[in-house]
Amino acid sequence: MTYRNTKQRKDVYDVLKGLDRHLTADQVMEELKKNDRQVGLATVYRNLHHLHENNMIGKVLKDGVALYDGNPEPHDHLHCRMCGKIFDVPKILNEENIKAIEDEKGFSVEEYFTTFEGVCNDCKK
Amino acid sequence: MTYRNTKQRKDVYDVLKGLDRHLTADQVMEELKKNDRQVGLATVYRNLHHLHENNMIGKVLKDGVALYDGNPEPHDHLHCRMCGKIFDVPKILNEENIKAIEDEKGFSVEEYFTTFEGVCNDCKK
DNA sequence: CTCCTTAATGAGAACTGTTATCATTGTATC
DNA sequence: GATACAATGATAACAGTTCTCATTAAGGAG
Repeated sequence: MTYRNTKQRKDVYDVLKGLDRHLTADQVMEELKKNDRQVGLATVYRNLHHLHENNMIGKVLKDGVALYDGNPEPHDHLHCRMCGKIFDVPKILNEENIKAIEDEKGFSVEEYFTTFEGVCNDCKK
Repeated sequence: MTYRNTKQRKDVYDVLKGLDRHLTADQVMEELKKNDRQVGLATVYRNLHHLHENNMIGKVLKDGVALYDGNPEPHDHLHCRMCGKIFDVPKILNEENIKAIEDEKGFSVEEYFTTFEGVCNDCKK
């Protein structure tokens, strides 16, 4: 037995699974309070870390601040500079792109991330 | 007249131009001391920000920490998880890739960044 | 069901990287 | 050389995150 399924961990996980957004640790705290779940800040951080480590949730860094989402599948991100929202998009690079880098540089790629910065459709209106 | 060419700014700039590495603000400080240049920490931060803002130097975020390099041209990064080094590589995505995203999502791309995480050639030996 | 080990928690202190404050300095223009 | 104000240095403040440590409670063993 290694991990324990605590109600706090489940509460944190449920928040992310229940929302289709990218949340900071603070925003997860807010949601927990909104749902009358009492979880300490350190515990929220610990569980976000734990869940991400175990591929249960996704994580992005925006300006050095961690954002978590309920989708652990690899995907790219569009970041709107007007409204700050982050949109998920399918990975744009494929196996061949990666193989090219690996062959050319002798670098073993384990993961790769692409982020697009710009203005989303809504904000252009 | 808007900006002034101070010796501190030049010192910070020269450090980055003189080294082919990605440095944190602290590492820039170290280099300055090594070269007997006296520049305050806040000034280092201000100048790194200023130089980047004016496209004089490049900037990457690694785990939320800013790294600066002397090359302001857009390029992608390989990050070795063994030695921590960051290697520059040419942008892998091209105009067509970007246009596809823009057309499909109605998102105007201003900048885009790709980072490859893995193990570099040296560390595999 | 009770006992026991230890993973996990809560509260707050500590830490890290960065930015803000503010009096002082020095660069560039007149 | 006088002047204006951008830039500096020292330090306080800040934000996000991690650490500490005493306490709690999962969940496996008996």
